[in-house]
Parts: sequence; structure tokens; C-alpha cells
Amino acid sequence: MNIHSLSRDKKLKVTKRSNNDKYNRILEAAVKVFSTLGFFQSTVSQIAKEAGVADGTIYLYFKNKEDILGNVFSYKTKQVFDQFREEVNKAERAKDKLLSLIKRHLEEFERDKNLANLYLVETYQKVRTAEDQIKEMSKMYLDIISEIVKLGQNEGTIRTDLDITLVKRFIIGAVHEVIFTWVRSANDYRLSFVAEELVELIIKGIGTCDKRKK
Amino acid sequence: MNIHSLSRDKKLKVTKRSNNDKYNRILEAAVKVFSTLGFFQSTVSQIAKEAGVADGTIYLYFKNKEDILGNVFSYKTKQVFDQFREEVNKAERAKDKLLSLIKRHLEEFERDKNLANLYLVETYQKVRTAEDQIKEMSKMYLDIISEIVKLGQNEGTIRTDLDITLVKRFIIGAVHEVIFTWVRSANDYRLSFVAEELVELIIKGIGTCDKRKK
Amino acid sequence: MNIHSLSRDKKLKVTKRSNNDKYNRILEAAVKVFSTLGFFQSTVSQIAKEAGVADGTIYLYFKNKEDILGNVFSYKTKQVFDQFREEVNKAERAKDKLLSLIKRHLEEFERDKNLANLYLVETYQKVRTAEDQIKEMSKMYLDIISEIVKLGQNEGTIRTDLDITLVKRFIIGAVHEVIFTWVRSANDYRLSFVAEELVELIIKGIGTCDKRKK
Amino acid sequence: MNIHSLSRDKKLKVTKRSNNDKYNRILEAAVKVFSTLGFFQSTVSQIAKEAGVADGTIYLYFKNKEDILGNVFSYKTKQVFDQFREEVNKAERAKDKLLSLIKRHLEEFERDKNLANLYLVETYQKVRTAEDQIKEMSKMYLDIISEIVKLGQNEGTIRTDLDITLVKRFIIGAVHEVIFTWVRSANDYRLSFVAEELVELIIKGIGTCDKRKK
DNA sequence: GATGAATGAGCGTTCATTCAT
DNA sequence: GATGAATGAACGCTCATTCAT
Repeated sequence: MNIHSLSRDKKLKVTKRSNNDKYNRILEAAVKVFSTLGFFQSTVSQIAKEAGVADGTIYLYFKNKEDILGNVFSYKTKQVFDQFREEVNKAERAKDKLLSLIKRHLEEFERDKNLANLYLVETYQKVRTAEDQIKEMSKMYLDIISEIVKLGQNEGTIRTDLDITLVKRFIIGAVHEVIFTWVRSANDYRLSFVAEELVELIIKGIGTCDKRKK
Repeated sequence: MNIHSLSRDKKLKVTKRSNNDKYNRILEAAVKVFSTLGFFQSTVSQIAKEAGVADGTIYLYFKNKEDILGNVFSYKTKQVFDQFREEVNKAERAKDKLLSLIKRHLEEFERDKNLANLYLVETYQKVRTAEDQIKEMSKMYLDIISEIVKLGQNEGTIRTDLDITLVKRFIIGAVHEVIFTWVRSANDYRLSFVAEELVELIIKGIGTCDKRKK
Repeated sequence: MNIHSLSRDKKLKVTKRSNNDKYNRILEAAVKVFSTLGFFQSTVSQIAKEAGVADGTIYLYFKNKEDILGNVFSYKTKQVFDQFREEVNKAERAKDKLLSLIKRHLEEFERDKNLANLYLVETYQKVRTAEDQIKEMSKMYLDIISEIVKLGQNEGTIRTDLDITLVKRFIIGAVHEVIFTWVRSANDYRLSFVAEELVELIIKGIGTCDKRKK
Repeated sequence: MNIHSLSRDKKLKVTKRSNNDKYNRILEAAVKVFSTLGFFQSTVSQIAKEAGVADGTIYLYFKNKEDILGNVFSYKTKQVFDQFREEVNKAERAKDKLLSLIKRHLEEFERDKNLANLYLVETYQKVRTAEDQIKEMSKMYLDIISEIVKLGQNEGTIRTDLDITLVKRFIIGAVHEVIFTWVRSANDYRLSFVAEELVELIIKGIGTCDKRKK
């Protein structure tokens, strides 16, 4: 269980339960603050206040401001992503696996809107530490999709004339945008309820039956 | 043809030919710098240096740092988006219109990678000025998609059992992600060449023919 | 006893003994720098250096540059003015009260030449924060004079055919100018020693006994 | 007739009537702007706009910003002060001379409120160029008072037991404060009408007849 | 002479980070 | 470990002054 892997290099300063609690409070606060203001407009002081600790305390648990963001991704967000694989394994058929993946994805992000927002915002940002973490998670996600697509092709349920790379972007893009819209909206609908229709769109497309006669 | 509409309110200090050139040089420099570092990590000084002008000169053309970004969108990016509608009008059938739209979109962003990057980065950012501009452009884009979908439904080429809002997100998300991947890649392939396959995916989905028997 | 009342609104960040010292050091430094260069030509850096603190430290105790000046008046200068009333109360007769007031005024300003200078300079300046503070103190001073004059009129020692407003200006103007001259001079004489002669001038005027025969 | 004596050192750039007009327009504009905002908060651009000339034009007539202020005093304000002596000469007796002086002083400053304000503000400021000019004018004024007092002493109308330096400050301070009050008020009364009562105060003081029995 | 666009030094202010307590 | 006052580098922005036209 890797806790603050980034700040570890220097000294493993924090090990006790009670401190772990403080570590988590800071992380939670950071998610909230970062997601509201964005990384650059957020202040270490704000995070400290939100977490109920002194400014200086932050630096006992994190190397610097960037490291906080890094830990949010390597620890908090990663937890979420790690579950995706398990979830996918439970299903048998490609389509069901895809549905499981997306549904779980939407459910998790629905559960923590701040984290969802932060993930999206920072995905497109230029903060070195976070970038690497995100790339890693993104890659994991894309790999799962790859496997599902290949499985579907073997099943005969997914077309074989596809550029896998494109398909991956096609799916992940649609999912991201659906989440993004929800995050920036009034949230008066259940994000996860969209999963089925979205998967259907991905599988069938928007065209009608007779489209291939064209 | 309205140039630098945002900075005009206060005093239209600079209007002569030669100056328009300087206005554009700053804008171009800003696209480059902002897209490389992001808005908050970019420095007015960097933009000035990149544009080959003094720091103070920036403020003859723009109200402040945010205004530069605002102008990039209201002037430079908007130009691009304005062409989309024309392009779409040229085609007759829904599918062709969609192809035109996306192809043109990819072509334009391929032409100016920095602008493409900046657009994506700032779409997910929290910079007030830019946010409003982007929402406006985004809305225009979504409206075009709406029209295309409705046309297709009338033609009988697009399914009528669709949640239009979801479809719009589905399409725009896929396009964005494809562009994003290209921007962050080595760019050793032609972005616009992906258009046809992407549109096919959107229309037909990833499933095989017999999928509806399921 | 309210210390630094102005900067308190936001956050009372600093309250401990040791810090109060720093607050006062900055205030003292500000009086010196402001009085030497005037508000606008003074630099926050100069004040910081004079106080022996870092630039940023200033902002732990004051909201901004103007707030420093505001505090000089609301705290430091006000202390001085507050004593005037007490002093006046000790005397019985109008003339003695006037002498007490002016003597104390000169003594206090003689004690801190920088503060005296600053008060005079900023009285005629346009710095919002200071303006209000000064008006308040000025009003208090004028009120005291009013009371003294009325008392004298009841005693029969002060003429009743006077425009009180004019009298107030007449007195305060004379006092200010006397102080101003001393401040800008080599200070080789005792300012407070002038008090008696000045009061005599105010009471008797410059004319000779037989003047009213004219 | 010394025009812009300060900027003359470099090159006597301006000599034609038409330019003299421009010189005056700038001076007039400067009085207005400086008196409203104070020297340091005024902008050369503001003065140029107020005068209806280009920013650069200012520097054809004045060496720099300070020089504008210097010229306001050496040329415009000096004109006013020069008349005082003539005015005083017309009267015979000391008291009448004093009345003439103060009345004319109030009349002139009443005529140009901006100039009055500027004079007072800058008297207490630290702008080198202006300081010297003002000292010069101030000295002239004080000399006139000296002469009047001595004359009065010879006439037997003014007390001989006076410290002349103090008397001068006593008079000039009262006059300044009366003007200052008017400048900062709504100006709904005639400043010059105060002259007689003020002179009476200076001569007789605020005490009653029987005061010397005390 | 007149213009006003261009310059860049200089200042107020913020905030990540440190360190004495 | 925890604190939060202190630090000072860095940045956005202003404006007096210059100079090509």
C-alpha cells in the first residue's frame, strides 16, 4: 500500500495511524480545493485551512504543492481506477464488460464530484507530476478497453476492421465528455444512469439499420 | 471585420496597419506560450519576448493578461469556428455534413497545433474570460450537431430513439479526444486523415452487423 | 486599548507580544519613511528595510500600503490627539485651557518630529484612508476649540461677536504653521516654548491697546 | 517676462505666439489635474489630454513632469503673488495694507480654486522643484508682512513686544487655513468676504477689551 | 513642431516554502 | 510532530520618457 510515494524519497516521516489520518485529511482537502479553483489558483494555505492543519504541517506529509496533486492521483484516484479491472473481470461477454467498466466509471465519479472534476481538469493541464500519474492511469484504462475490444472481435460481436487506437480514443472521449458535462451542470440527473445508453451508442452508433446499404 | 473586439471598449488606441500587425504578433505569441505552459504558468514577459515587443507594449493592445487569452478565443479561435457552419452548409446529406464538420475541425486544428492545444487545455480550465468564450463556441458547435442529427432523422439515416444531448456529447467527446491524442503525440500522422474512420465509428458504432439480433 | 484596529477586520493573524513589537516597528518605520519622502514617493520596501523585516512581512500586519498610513493615524497619531482632551480638562478658565491645548500639542509634536511632519503633509494630501482619519482628528480638535471659545464667552473673556467657524480656523491655522515652520527648520529652538506667546497673540491680537479708537 | 524658465536651460524650443498658447494650455491643464489628484497621482497623459495635445508635446515645452509643476509656480502662481506688493503699496496705514494684502490674496485664490488648492497641497509636499519656488514666494509674502508690521509699529498701531517671525507665521497660517477650509468645502460662500473679519481677528485677537486687566 | 506608439524600470503584492519554538 | 510567522523571489501592471514618422 503505497502512501505518498513521492514524498518518500526524502524521509519517511509519517507512519502512525493518527498521522495517516492527517495525511488523508490533507488529501481530501486538496481534492476539494484543487477541483474548485484549479491547481494554480489554489493556495497551500487554503488546503491547510480546509484540512484543519497548519500550513507548515503540509510539508511534513508532502514535498511541495505539486507533490500534493501527485499524491491525489497516485493514491486517491488510483484507488478508483484499480477497481475498474476487478469490475470488468466479473463480466463474461465484451459488451457486458464494456458496460461494467463505464458504469463503474460513472458511478465512482458520481460519488465524488470534486475528484471527477479534478481528474478532468488536470488531464488537460501541464503539471508535470500529475501528468505522469494521469498518463499511467489512462494507459491502464486504455489497456482494459483494448482487451475488451479484442475479446469482442473473437466473440464476433465487435468489428474487426477497426483501428484499435482510434476506438480507444473514441470510447474514452465520449465517456470523459459525458462526465464533464455532468460536472459542470446542476447535477440534477444521475450520471451513472447514462451508462447503458452510452454503451449502446458506442456499439451501434447513431445510424439506422439500413445504413450499410448506403 | 472586427479586430480585437475585447480591448476596444476602453480606448481604441491602436488601429493603424502597422499596429494591427503587432496586435497579431502578440496574439500569435500568446497562443504559443499559453499552449506550451498553460495560462497560469505563462508570463506576460514571455509573451512579450516571444512577440518581440516590450512588456509594456502588451498593455497597449490588451487590458491585462486575461484579456490576451480572451482575445485569442474571441478573435483567433472564433475565426476557425465560424468557418465550420459554412462548411457544413455545402453538404446535402446528414452523414456528409457530419463528415464535413469533423474533417474541417481536424484540418483546422492540425494547421495550428498550438491553437488546438490551447483550446483543449482552456476548455477544462477555470479562467473566467476564456470560459465564457469557449462556452459560446462550444454551444455553436453543439447546435450544428443538433441540426445534423435532426436532418438525419428526417432522412431516415439516423436513429430517432436517441437522447440528443447525449449524442452531442458523444460526438464532441470523441472528436476532442482524438485531437488531444494527436496534440500530445509526436504528430507523425495526419490528424485530418482520421476523420472518415471516426465518422464511420460514430454512425455505425463498433458492433458488428448481427449485433441487433442479440 | 485597541491596537491596529484597521487591519483587524480580515484576519487577526498576529497578536502575540513579540509580534506586536513587529507591528510597532513597522509603524515607526513608516512614520519615518513617509514623513521623509511623502506617501507616494515612499516604497513598501523602504519601510520594510527600515523596520528590519522582509517585504512580505509588512502584509502580515497591514492590508496594503495605504493601510499602513491609515494605521499610523488611527493608532499612533490618535493616541496623541486623545490626550489633548484630558489636558484641557485640567484647566479651569478658557485662556488656560487654550494654553494647555496648544502647549500640549506643540510638546507632543516636538517629541516626534517625523510624526508631526507626516501629519502636516498628509493633512493636505489626497490619500483616502488618511483623509478620513485626519478629518476625524481635526474635528475633535475643532470641537475642543469650540468649547473653549464658548466657555470664554460665558466667562466674559472672549468676544461674543465672532464667527466661531472662522475663529477655529484662525487658531488651528496659526498652530499648524508654527509647527510646520519648526519642522522644516533646523529645529534649533524649542517648539513648545512658543506656546505662550502664540496664545497671547490669539487672545490679544497684534494691535495696540488704543486700536479700538480707530 | 520669463516663460518656462526651468526648461530653458536645454534649448529655447518655443518662441512663437501660437506655441506660447500651447504652453499656457498645458500649464492650465496641469493646474487642474494636479489640484484634483495631487502631483504624484496625476499622469502626464492626463495633463496632455486635458490640454488637448499629444503626450510627447508636453516634452517640447517642459523638461519633465516636475518641471511642469515648477512652471506652474514660477509662472502662473508667481503672477498672482507679484500683484500683492502693488496692492499693498496703494494703502497708507498698516492695517489697511494688511487688509489689502489678505483681501487680494483671498480674491485671487477665490478666482482660481484649482490653483489655490494646488498651492496649498504642494506647500506641504516634497517635490523639490516646487518646494524651492514656493519657498521663494512664501518669503516674498512674509517680507511684505514684515514691512507692514514694522510700519504699524512706527505708527503705534501694532504692538512692539512681538517676535516678528512668530507674527508672520501667525498671520500666514490663519490665512492658509481659511483658504484651505474654503477649498475643501462646498464653496457656497464668498471666500474674499471673510477678509475683514479675519484681519480684525489678527489685530484685536479673540479676547475682550478688559482682557489686559487680567 | 507635433504626434503617440513603444519602451522598460520600478513598485505593490502574493504565496510556496522554511524554521524557530 | 505541529505550528504559523517570516521570508523573498517572482509577477502583473503603470507610466514617465523617448523617438521614428
